[in-house]
Amino acid sequence: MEETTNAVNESKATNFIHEIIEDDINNKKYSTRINTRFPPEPNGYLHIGHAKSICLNFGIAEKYDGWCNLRFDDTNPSKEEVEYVESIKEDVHWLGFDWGGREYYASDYFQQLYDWAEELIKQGKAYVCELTPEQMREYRGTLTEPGKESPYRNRTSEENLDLFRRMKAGEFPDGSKTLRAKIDMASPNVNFRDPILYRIMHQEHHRTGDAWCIYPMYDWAHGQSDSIENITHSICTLEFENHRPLYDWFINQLSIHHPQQIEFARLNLSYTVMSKRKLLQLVNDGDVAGWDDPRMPTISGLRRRGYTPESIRNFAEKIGVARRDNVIDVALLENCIREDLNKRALRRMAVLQPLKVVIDNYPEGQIETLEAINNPEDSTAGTRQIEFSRELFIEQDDFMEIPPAQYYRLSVGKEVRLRYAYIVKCTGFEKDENGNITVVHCEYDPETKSGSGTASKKKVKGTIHWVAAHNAAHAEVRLYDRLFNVEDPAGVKDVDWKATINNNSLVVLPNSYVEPSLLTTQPGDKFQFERLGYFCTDKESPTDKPVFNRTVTLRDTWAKIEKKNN
RNA sequence: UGCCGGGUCGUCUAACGGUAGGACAGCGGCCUUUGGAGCCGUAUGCGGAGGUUCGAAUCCUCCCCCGGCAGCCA
Repeated sequence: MEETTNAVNESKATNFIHEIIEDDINNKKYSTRINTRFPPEPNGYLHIGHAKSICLNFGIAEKYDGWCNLRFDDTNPSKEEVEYVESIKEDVHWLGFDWGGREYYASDYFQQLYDWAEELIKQGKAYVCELTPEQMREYRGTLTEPGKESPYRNRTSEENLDLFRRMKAGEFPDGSKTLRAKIDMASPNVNFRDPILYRIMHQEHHRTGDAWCIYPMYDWAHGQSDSIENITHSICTLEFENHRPLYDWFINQLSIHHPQQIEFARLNLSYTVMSKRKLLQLVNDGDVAGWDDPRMPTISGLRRRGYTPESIRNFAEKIGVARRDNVIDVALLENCIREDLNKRALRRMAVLQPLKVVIDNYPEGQIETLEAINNPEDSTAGTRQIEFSRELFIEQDDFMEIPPAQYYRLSVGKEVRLRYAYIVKCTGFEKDENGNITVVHCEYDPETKSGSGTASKKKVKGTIHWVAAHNAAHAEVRLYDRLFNVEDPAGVKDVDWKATINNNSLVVLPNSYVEPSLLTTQPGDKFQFERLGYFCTDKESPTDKPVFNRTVTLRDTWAKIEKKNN
């Protein structure tokens, strides 16, 4: 590896890990560049918690002119699949990071790890054990009592070497033997109570095929993999803190490069679950439509929901990195995507739950073309033409037969502005036999056309959105809400976490209307539907009738007023 | 009750012995042809008790509370 000079960038450290690294750089602790790595196990899809780690590790490489490797910790073939490898690579790239071809696998190091295991055996520091799993548990002791030594602990190196080689050769059935480090069965750190290094698994591996029937345990593989890759700072979550002394012990026995492990607190998000086991269960049980269901906290789910990589990276920046347990309010995530989309998303009008409006004094058959602003936050986004006519659709919510105070929308006798068009006054409405309002009648004031200059003569408190009936496009809109009803589904006592699932987390509106310009939308396109929220075109949206996913609502002051009044 | 780690506004996060600050959430207001956006203002916090010091969130002692660890998972 070539010599490089690490330099502390102008930007100051923003968390305790940056501080450690800057100290190391200033003290010239390493002659090489700063090397980090993101080490997922390919046994599921990445989630927002991984995004925190990805941003941290790749962010450090960017900040300090270092490298961040992508390494798959694929030491357990019974749980790992190529599908997951592919999804992980896609998600890391989508977030905007690149591992520069340094795509590594723990399985690349199987031979080296095996050789090191033989070395440990020769040193008399590892032995082949034949305890059953049940016996193993008994012998391990408890958190407060020491364990006891395995009867197989004092075999000779020659015998251990022979047995271990025969394990590798496939002479023994699954689970019949293990290779264990010989350390200290009385250690207060249970990780030192002769940890298992290898187990027998006659299981095909997604990369090595049937080349191996013994597989290294994570603890035996992880630290040495970091060492092989010359990782300077091995950043992981808090639960591995107790393992660090063990990794150090292995590294010392083998006299190899010693990466510095630094632990941080994993991300928890309110109103969701984050463990891969639980996410897999939601997928397998059909509670969601898949790993990329827009309600999932997975990166692919957020992507399908309409989140941008920038918003997620900004989120990772805002939540910070520390060692105390934390639960981030999902409102912060939502704020990040609103902030991003407010600046970038084109505005369009969509009526989710249509109610017909007839403007009785507007000439039948007449069509006017109006100019609408694409994004008031971005003058370069320009304008578009929209058509106005006698019959239109408005939102059912924007008319009330008996309006409460502070309701600025339509009711009989009241006036509102139709966005980009005229001020209209409600003159009446029709109901069907079930009492449902079917049509609202209005009269418009021709003097109030938007942008006409005369518009300013009259002021109304409310402006509502609409879609002209003559050229409205049909659309399906999917309204997503939080997947769980409680802040910490996994933490509620005496209640199965699945019982806290929000049954209204998805509401499908199959009969919405949108501006005809939206007919040409492509999957992933993002819009603000005025007054409603941000939406994106679903990845499986058909071309004749688009499907839009609601990413997040707009901040809704009216909803707040309503809530307060109730 | 063994070992390791952690406690700063409601939620996150700063402070590195020298005025406890920022963000989100909340509340109040301004503005507005999106009840959006934006702008202004505002309340709320160092787990507790001692000690060291001119001065402590920061250093020391004791206590309290919370998290992790007993897979042939990672």
